[in-house]
Amino acid sequence: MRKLKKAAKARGERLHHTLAQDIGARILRGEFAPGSLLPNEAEWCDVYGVSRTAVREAIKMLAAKGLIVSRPKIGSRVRPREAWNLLDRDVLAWYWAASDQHHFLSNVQQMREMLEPEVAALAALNHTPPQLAAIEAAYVGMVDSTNITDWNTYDVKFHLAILGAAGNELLVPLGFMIESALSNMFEFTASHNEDVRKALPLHEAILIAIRRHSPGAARRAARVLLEDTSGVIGESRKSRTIPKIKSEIRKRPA
Amino acid sequence: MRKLKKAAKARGERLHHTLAQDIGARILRGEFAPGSLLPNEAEWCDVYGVSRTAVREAIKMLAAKGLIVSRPKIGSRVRPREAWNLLDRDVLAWYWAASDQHHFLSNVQQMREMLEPEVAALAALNHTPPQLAAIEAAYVGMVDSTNITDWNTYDVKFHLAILGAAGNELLVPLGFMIESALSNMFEFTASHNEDVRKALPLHEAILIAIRRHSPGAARRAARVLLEDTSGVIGESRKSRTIPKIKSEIRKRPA
DNA sequence: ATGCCAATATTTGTATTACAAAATAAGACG
DNA sequence: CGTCTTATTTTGTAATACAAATATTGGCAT
Repeated sequence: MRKLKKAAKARGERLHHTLAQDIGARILRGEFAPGSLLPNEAEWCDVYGVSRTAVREAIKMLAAKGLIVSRPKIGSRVRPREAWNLLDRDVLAWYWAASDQHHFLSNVQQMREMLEPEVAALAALNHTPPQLAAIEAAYVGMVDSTNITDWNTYDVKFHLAILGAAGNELLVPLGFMIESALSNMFEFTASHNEDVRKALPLHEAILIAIRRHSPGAARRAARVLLEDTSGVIGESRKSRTIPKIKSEIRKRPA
Repeated sequence: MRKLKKAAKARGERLHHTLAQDIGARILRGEFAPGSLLPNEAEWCDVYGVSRTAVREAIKMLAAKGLIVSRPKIGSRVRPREAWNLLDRDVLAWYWAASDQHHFLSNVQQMREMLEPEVAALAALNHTPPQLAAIEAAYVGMVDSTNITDWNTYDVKFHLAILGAAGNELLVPLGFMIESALSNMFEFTASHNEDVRKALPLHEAILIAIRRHSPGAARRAARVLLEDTSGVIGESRKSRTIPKIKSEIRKRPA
């Protein structure tokens, strides 16, 4: 495992960061079960061939993400899964790498179905001019994109811009989840460029509704778009399906 | 500031943890604006009278939560607010302490309105026997509670149990938000014990719907309950529109 | 003056050593 | 058998030294 030092250098990463990445991924992979003890610091030093300083800083980062807790004479113990900060950028990446990807995408899609229609509605109500401009810029980027990679980039920007325009800061961290889902979903749909562009008017509908301050229309448009991408997930694999959420139209005084 | 060491000892906390708490809270308080540079490690050592080891480990924790990023020769820079992991337990607590509390509760309530009805519906579909038992136990706790503090404890348990029964691990981290909101809302409602118990049948309705595997009924019951608690928050204003976030950054005299 | 390049200085990153503090485990003693 | 004391193990904190990264400075050539 001594090549970890070289790996860090090659990627331009710091050593403690690389260590945290590796140990964190191993925890998410189930290599160290919740409740169990990790090797002590000395052992990590030995295994990776690094100083205790680097190990300790890595451990502190994992503790900050809720994965482990350290106590003198005991060691570092893996915390129960409920304590894990799954919406943390890194933890989410490790989770994605370790879990059944179809299942992961289903879960993300479920959350998107809860959040995005209401987020779009809020954006329609609360957006400021610069925020609207950001959404429009992202949309233009999607229109102008020639390859699917560009399209995906602007697709993510589009959704994040709407999230920002909703005016609820607590929503923003969920953007990492959406970002991750969209960029990963890209692999499932990599083949058909045509089918993807078909979704363009669906995005436009959201944009128009937001621009017109029409929360109801924005909510409906967001639902339609989700309906579309939900199909992409569904057809990708066998029907070990998680039951889908029925979308009852919800009344809300505008 | 040297008494920080004693403060840590008094609370049984570790020094690096206490440091992270203090610096993190100061960042959320706006004492160090996004994009600005923090004092370098040597200065922290001087200010708090601690070793560089402790300072660095604290900084690594804050970096892990997305608050700052460190680079050689530059120092540690506060990241833009979008990068902050607001749903992290600690960050959320600092945010709560620093922000307008009424505004904070409004944002949380907004998210609860997006999530909880669908979560209840999912729980109705997916719950396992032990998960249902947990929900029922929490409900019984609410029934049996004599004082409002106990009631609040079981109220939190009730909602977290439903969250767990929904079968979507990504939802679990949001439990901290709900937990925080409910226990803080307790202060707003501390006076009327009677009014609180009035919400008991509303909780029961959710429980029954879940037990009967009726997602639609569960969703509706959850909405009714939210409607009720929403009134508690909005006591001081009539408008149902949610105000936008004002990012007023309070500077502190050096 | 302008632009490129090398030397420099500053800050974080890593290593090493030493000791303190916490908390379990073991052992002495009533 | 239980209780107190003592060991022992592991993390926590400190101090020091040096490596690595990189913005800044100054020099040089154009």
